[in-house]
Amino acid sequence: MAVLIDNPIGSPLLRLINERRLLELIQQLRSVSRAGLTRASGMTAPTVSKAVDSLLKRGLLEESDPIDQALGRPGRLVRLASESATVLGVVIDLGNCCVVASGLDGNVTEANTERFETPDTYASLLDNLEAHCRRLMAAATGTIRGACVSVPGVVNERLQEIVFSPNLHLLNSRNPARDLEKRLGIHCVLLHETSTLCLSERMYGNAKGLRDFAMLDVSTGFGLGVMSGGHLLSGHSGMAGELGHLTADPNGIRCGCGNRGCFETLATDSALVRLVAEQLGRPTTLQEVADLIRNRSSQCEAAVNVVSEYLAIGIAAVINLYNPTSLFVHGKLLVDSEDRFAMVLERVRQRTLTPSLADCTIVPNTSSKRQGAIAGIIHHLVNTWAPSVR
Amino acid sequence: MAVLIDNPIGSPLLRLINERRLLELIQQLRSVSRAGLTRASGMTAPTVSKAVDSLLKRGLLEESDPIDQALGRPGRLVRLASESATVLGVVIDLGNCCVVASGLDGNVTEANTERFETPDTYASLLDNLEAHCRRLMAAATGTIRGACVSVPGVVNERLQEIVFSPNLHLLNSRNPARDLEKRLGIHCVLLHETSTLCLSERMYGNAKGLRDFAMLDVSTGFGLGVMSGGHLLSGHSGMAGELGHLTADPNGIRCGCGNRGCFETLATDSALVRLVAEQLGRPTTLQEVADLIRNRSSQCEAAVNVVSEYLAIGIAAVINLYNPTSLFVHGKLLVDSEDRFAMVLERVRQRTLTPSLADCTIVPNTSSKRQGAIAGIIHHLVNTWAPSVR
DNA sequence: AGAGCTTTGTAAAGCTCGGTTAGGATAGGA
DNA sequence: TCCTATCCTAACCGAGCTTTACAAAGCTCT
Repeated sequence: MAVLIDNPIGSPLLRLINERRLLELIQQLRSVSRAGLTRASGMTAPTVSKAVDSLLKRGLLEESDPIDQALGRPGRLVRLASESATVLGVVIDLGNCCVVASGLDGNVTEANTERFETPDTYASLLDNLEAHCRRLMAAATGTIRGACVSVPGVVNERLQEIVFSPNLHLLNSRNPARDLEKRLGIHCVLLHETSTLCLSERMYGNAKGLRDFAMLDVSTGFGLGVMSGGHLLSGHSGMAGELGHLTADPNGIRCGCGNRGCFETLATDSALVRLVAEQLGRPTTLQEVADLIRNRSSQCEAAVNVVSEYLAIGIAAVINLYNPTSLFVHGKLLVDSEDRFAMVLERVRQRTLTPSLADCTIVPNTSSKRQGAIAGIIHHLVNTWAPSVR
Repeated sequence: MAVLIDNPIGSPLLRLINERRLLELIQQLRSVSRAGLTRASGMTAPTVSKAVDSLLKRGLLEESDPIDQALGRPGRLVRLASESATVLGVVIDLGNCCVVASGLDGNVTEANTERFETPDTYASLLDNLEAHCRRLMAAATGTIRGACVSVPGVVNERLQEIVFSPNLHLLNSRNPARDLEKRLGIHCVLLHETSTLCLSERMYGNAKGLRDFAMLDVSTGFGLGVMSGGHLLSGHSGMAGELGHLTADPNGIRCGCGNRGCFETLATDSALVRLVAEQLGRPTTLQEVADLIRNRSSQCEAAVNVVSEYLAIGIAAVINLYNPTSLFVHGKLLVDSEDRFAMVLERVRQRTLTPSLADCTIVPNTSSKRQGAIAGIIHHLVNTWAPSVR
């Protein structure tokens, strides 16, 4: 009868919970005085004061310039540590990888970003990542608190392992976070790229304060990240949201996962390129297809219709399945142009339960994976440090 | 910049959190002494003692018979209040409705159940529900703490409204929980039946302690309830999990929701009956189809294959989408018989990502909706009373 | 320059809660 | 009767939040 619970709850935990709440508030308010936090959090002034002191001592906050004009005594502003603490974001992707360093404020700049071409072997990838990370770590002003590795494919976040990555085979069964952790001696966490994009959108983007939203990437693969009830939907192993390998056409072509007719083979930019290539009878490129579509070539009309239909079904599925308040869709061919996306949305309207659709605003969107990786490590640090109450 | 938070956190909240944890433990351990709770919870003995006293005073617990044989002083057992508190469960369903009264222990018996045929009009339904509820309330030994109404269809749990119910049209746009609340003067909450089944399975069934599992009902409709991270997956309006109206065949027949080729029209017992009827060229019944299948009649082989295929796709979808550790499937024709279900599972194996499937055990299952409704109200009471830490 | 106003931040006392310690209560067995 | 094992709680302590009170810091007006 072992129903043991891990963390007995005492007063110290209460403090942690409150400090975490303050951290999350400061994340939203950027730079704020103790008095401002008092108003925003509903806690009392002394509580806030002591908690802020504690957070300052822990190096999670910094004093910032008290440029404040108003009546009364000017407040001493605090912000998330941007100089005294540093986190790394690692993005492994098709074609290019990048590594970025930032403070806890998540301020990502080109100056703090290093890019390189994705190598052919995993060993070489690791070497590159290590080298670039070390350079950024050497240049960092603050202590390194950890890194997040953002990858495409199917990711087992519980085991911290990439199950398989149809477009980036060198990642199959690999564990870059643990490998980097060994090499660099800092905490590393592996997250699916759509998970990181969700976190980023919630911390820094258009999903601030939203508790239920989703992020759909239909460029090369068909990736989905879902934030539900203010928490990342993970399932038992962090593989929840694998819509890409759901059967859309039982008789469709074979997918990299072994199944037939997966959304990934029917509703992405890559799928559209493949269909147009079949129509043309020769290989083609995303750029060429984009041009053909822009010129309203009849050679791709059928393909556009097919992919639009399946994309609409996919979007409808997300809305019906997760009932989000916002859905961010990230893609090129069918999402970038306003009228083509409107066409897709028209089909979505026919495929979605009205009430779920009424809840939901669909936004074409491109957020940065760099920013996502940073959001990922910050989320991980906060989450493992203190629980939240719900 | 109003980022106000509802409940400031102080010492009283800490107490609530701990009392809630104890409540949930007692729910699992049925009848347990303070010392047993101390061991199971990790809290200290005095803390447990004080919390139990508080719960006793609030009427959420009762002393129970100290039948305990062991070394040392026998403990004084406590259990969830079964005599001093009463909750009602209301199940509205196709054909029959029932109302059941129970203590907080969730002990559902035939003696405390009242059944009646589902009337033709909503007004008559309400009258019936009110009458039966009043009878049970009059007979109840404890104070009434609330009721949960369990319904099929698409339910907006945020607005507490049934959006539409394809098989029970009299519920469309209705709000039986609020209506009953007005008539009976007790707290009522409306939940989708699969939500209640999830809760029931977690509290009393085979999902005790599981944090990620799902409940799929493929009898008349195609209903899904998901428990993710220990919380019911709700989305913004509690409509998450609406797999039933997801497009499985873009050219399929029209569904009650207006869309074409929904799972609900392809992967349920009702769908199988419809297909067999088409094959026979005349109307038929579930019973007749069951007999035909048992006799391995060739007249339904094709239909069984089609529905099995779509059911497999649906099950695969649930596993890929929510990555549960267990999936409970509730149905008649394809689930009840071991070999037919094995056939479906074989197809699921071909449709599911291996790692997600490896995480998941699929269990054919029939849990009681009565028990679900009781679980629903108890969950609601606990949940609105005290938060949990995560 | 100084009084007055306004807002900020914190020190001190008090309350609540969980933890610690210690001791009484209740059973069976020697 | 005494001992052992276990259960339960009273009394006190420390952590953390709240209330109260007050000092600090800037602005405006005289």
